[in-house]
Amino acid sequence: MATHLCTSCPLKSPAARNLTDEELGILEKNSALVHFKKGEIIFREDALSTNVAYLRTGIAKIHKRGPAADKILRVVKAPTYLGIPTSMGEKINQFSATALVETSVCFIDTNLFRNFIFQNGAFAYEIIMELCRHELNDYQRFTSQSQKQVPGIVAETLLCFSEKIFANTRFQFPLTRGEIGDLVGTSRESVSRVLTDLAGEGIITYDAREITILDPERLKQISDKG
Amino acid sequence: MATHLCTSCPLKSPAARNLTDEELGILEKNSALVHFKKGEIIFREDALSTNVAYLRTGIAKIHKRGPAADKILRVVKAPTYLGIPTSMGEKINQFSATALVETSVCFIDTNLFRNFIFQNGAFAYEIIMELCRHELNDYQRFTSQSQKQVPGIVAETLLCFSEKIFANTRFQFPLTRGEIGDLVGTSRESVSRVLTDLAGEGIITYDAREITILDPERLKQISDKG
DNA sequence: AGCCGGGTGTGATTTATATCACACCTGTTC
DNA sequence: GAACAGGTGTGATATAAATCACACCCGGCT
Repeated sequence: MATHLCTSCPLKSPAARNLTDEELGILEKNSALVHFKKGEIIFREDALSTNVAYLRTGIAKIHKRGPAADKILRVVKAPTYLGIPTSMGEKINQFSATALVETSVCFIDTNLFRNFIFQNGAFAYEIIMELCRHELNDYQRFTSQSQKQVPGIVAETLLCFSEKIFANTRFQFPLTRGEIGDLVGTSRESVSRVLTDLAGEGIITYDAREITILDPERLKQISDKG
Repeated sequence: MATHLCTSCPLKSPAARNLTDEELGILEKNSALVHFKKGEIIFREDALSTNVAYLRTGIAKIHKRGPAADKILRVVKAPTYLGIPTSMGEKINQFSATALVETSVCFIDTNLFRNFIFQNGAFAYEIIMELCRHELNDYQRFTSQSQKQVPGIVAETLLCFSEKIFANTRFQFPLTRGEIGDLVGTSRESVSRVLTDLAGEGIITYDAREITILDPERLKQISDKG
């Protein structure tokens, strides 16, 4: 277990900021800070879950085996919890999490995490708020995904990464074309085609993973129109 | 406001069972029990939310306007909370809830609900567990939906209603063909065709809304195969 | 160097499903 | 009882996107 100090950690979760010094001391003794390289699995579907994972730095994907391929359920950036439903709800993990870039994660004993919820209302409240935000985001995305056609969803996804994750019109896209397909529910080839079309229209430019959004307005139009 | 007694209510939520008599007394004064007929809206997307809704009896759909049509996000049966994310997370509702059968709902003041989370760890814990269960269910469904083709998802949906909601192989389906389409992300006509095909193969029979599953095994096969 | 695997772009073809069009049936309303 | 609205089944057609097929590029490896 890496030596680490929860008490003075500047990257505490909003929930953990509500813990008392005593509670933070206990947390420190019952958690582990682990680093992951790009592509490494943080926790795996079907494995026994004994910890809640807190993504302290970096970006990760949450994904699940589907009948045909992997489905990417969410792409998240720190700070966020990764596995509350999978750790609290079931004995075995219902989905996997994989680092998309260099990442650091705190693993917290599930029983301790549960104790904090019972003991500390402000902690519990923050956890609930995070779960609620995720649900609203998911519903938004899944509604779009089931009704828009491919150019629309890809446009929405590009905008979402640009705005929510990178806060920049130029960024290193952390997913391959195939993974974008797994995320939005389409094929690798279709993603490729949409991207070249968008570049052809002068709405974006890209060089492999490096994407620049030139015309956010028109990208938004394509996203809205479906 | 209907006269009602939370303290002695036999249909309290698992979370509310953890409230003290004093808390239940406060709940009683700050909540309202309302009955809805089939088709009536329980709360509406874009409206200001000031209450958390608890579905006490009945079945409801949770749905959201999409770019093309309504998307049905979940169909739930009592007992369950309906609008935690939409009430807690945002000032205005991000989705609607509509009664699918005769239904009774308790509306609880959001501030009071928040206080209970802060005050009562066991209450908060149950709320978290409910949110987690929903997330796992949703992920399962959305994974299937984005990878299976229409016969597969319809089969999965029939099985799900039969097992999870009605616990019976014969039941009154609470959705129209068009709504099934909105739920699984397909068109009214495609749902119709799948249903007649399934009936043709002797896997189900139906008369309008009344559905009987004759061969759950083969239905499961179709669901799994996609 | 040569080879490999993983990721990519793009044309040709196929296919599932949406869409359009229509008929029918039911309960409700005037 | 006629007219109507909402829900339904089903054929014909159109179409978006999957699939198949190939060539390309790049970084690591022996």
